Amino acid sequence: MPRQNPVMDMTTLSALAEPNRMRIVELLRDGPLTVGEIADRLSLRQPQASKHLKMLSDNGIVEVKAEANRRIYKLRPEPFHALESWVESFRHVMEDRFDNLDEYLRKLQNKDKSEL
Amino acid sequence: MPRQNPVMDMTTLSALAEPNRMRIVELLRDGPLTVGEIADRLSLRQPQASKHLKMLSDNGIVEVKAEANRRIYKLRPEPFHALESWVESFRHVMEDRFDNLDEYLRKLQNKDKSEL
DNA sequence: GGGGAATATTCTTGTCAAGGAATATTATTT
DNA sequence: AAATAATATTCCTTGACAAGAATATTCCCC
Repeated sequence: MPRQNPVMDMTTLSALAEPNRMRIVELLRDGPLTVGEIADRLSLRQPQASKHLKMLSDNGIVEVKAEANRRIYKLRPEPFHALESWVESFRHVMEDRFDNLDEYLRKLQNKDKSEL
Repeated sequence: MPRQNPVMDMTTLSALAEPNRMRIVELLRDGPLTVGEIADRLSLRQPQASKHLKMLSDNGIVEVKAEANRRIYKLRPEPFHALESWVESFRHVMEDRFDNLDEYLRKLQNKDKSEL
């Protein structure tokens, strides 16, 4: 039974594809932090930090724990697992062997399209 | 000598964070294809396919080989390597052990900020 | 319970990028 | 060298979204 190739969740990627959110994620890699800490260390205004964190949270990239006045944000493992298996499905690309599949497909394309 | 954590290239991610481009990349996972083939299989109009491919090409995700009239696009290994090591740097997150770093940092944050 | 700290939300504005349509370019075939 | 096929480019419009500024909310402490 052939395992079908993983399809990457778009929301995860678009959440990461914003410079400040990426910085937040890379900052949280070293451990959980409060909103204030994050804003401070990245020189963000508090509202923008909150907004980015909300988006990261909505997309399951981070989770919050309320601690009195503060909210402590930390990374969730799932999206990274997903990303890992997605990248893994490109192993053959990384190892640069399309074998002769390349040539093979090229020939195929030169044939009459009518049978596709 | 501590290896610093990898920083993900933003251009790679934003190139991937667009649904149709992601579909193209996942299609090319199975091997190189011409523009026409890509447009056909994904039900894209040819100009949009070309435009997305140009962006993927500008960001080093694909490379082109001219073959007479056709252009054959295929994935480049580098961005996937980069993505792989980036994800790898979140190993500890994936394995869900922030150990007691969590608690530790929490206490740290409750201290006076003046010394930070 | 009032003041202040930490965080969230709302509204507005400007920018950027994707799609559509049309057209330009390059190569091929007769 | 025309006609056609494959691909690239340009222009325009529209929608999404990030930043800024202001304000709302929640919680703690005296």
